[in-house]
Amino acid sequence: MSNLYLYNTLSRSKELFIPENRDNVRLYVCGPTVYDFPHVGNARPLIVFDVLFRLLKEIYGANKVTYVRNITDVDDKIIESSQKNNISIEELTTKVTKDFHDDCHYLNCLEPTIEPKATQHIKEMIELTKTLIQKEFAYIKNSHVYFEVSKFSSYGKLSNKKISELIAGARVEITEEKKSPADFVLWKPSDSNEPGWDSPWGRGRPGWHLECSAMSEKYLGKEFDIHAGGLDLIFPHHENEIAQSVCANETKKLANFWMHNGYVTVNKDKMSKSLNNFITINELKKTYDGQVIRLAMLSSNYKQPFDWNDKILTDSYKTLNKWYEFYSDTSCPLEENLAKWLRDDLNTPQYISEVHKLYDEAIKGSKDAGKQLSSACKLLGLFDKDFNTWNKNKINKSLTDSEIENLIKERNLARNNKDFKKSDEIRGLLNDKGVVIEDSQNKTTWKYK
RNA sequence: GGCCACGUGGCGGAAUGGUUACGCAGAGGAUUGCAAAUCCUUGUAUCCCAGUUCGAUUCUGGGCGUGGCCUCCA
Repeated sequence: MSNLYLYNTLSRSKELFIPENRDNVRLYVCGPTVYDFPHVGNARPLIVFDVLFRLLKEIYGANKVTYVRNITDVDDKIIESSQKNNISIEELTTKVTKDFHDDCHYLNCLEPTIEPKATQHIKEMIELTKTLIQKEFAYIKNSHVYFEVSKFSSYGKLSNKKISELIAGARVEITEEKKSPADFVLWKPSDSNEPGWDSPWGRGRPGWHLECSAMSEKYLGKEFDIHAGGLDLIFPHHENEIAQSVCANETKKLANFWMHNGYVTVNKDKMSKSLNNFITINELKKTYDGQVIRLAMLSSNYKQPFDWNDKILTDSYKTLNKWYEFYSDTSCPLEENLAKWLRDDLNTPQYISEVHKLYDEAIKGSKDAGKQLSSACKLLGLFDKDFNTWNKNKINKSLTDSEIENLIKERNLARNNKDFKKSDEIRGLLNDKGVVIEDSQNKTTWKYK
């Protein structure tokens, strides 16, 4: 009954998920290349696969899931960015990695089990390259090592591409050294001012795809359960990873399931650095609690495009504000008709709609529904702060609690004297400071907007 | 050109071979000094055409439209 179904890019269909080993469910997600501030588009896989991680832990047990998310800290974009900004590579990668971790924390993402850095696995990458050369899947040319795509008959299976068409497309970088334009680099030489490591092919650095193959193998083995990332990684990154790993290890596959999240768009354009339409995660911190971003992003299916706009944020904020009334420190097991939706390929929109229904019951007095609501939110990674923290962190407070309460007393005095002009003034003043007043029969309560 | 995804009310967004969730916004009412919050009631949608079917928004085919990938990208 508690089957988990996930959409698999390999088969382009929803499949029943069965881990190879229930005691160690293995998930690999491609992490960031640390060359620039993470933006909202980068937040989506973080949030989506964090929910997957939480769900897997819920199903198989908290200690039965290994979640690996790498940090790519050697890459041409990093070299470029360090030169452009005139700071050292180490300084840059350290800073951006810290920014990234801050953002993860802000978004209430659980830490992955292991977070390997590419620069600390150069040895493994060199070994992998050696193996590929030895098995004649790769060749050396002018200090470069290339993977020979035509040697791998399954190449293109994930992205549904034919090698012949790739070449015909002529959008592939033409290099004289390559036997075929479709071949990709495993190892490339470094100039003296570029980061490099000694290798049998001279001082150089790894190609991007190689990094993930080496690190996933080290921590998850030659074959594992789920490999995930953004839609844009399907080709060539994941395709190339499969080629490298499967050929080197002589296995049938790299991962059983390949999952890909859709883009975050702005006015239907993909949010990206090149279009200059991006919003960094950092700049949201001033305005919104991370939970708001989380709920907003989970309000649509992870595979669909998510169009970024203010309305969805204010809606999500209002919703959380309502739901927070039923925050509870303790959790209870979720009812099946709620939990089943997450197990249906992370159908968070439907799941969230069920939480709305729980709210309706809870507000009518059902204690049980309130507890379900709180637990349901926690499984999505919401409710990381208790009610008081949430209420007080909402906005920049210019009034202290006692000032607010004194103003309310003053206002109620005016109301009793039917001085409604004054009482409305006070209410307006409080409203301007972000404090909302609610009069009930014999008591006035307040909260931040 | 090849491949892929998508087209549901004012907006966002699920599901489903037969009654079209859920949220926001809107309308009417209760309550209130007026509000807010809450409660009750409520209108509005499945891109077009054909096929299969007793019945299609759902399945099949065609069309139109939007976006993506084919180069680095979450």
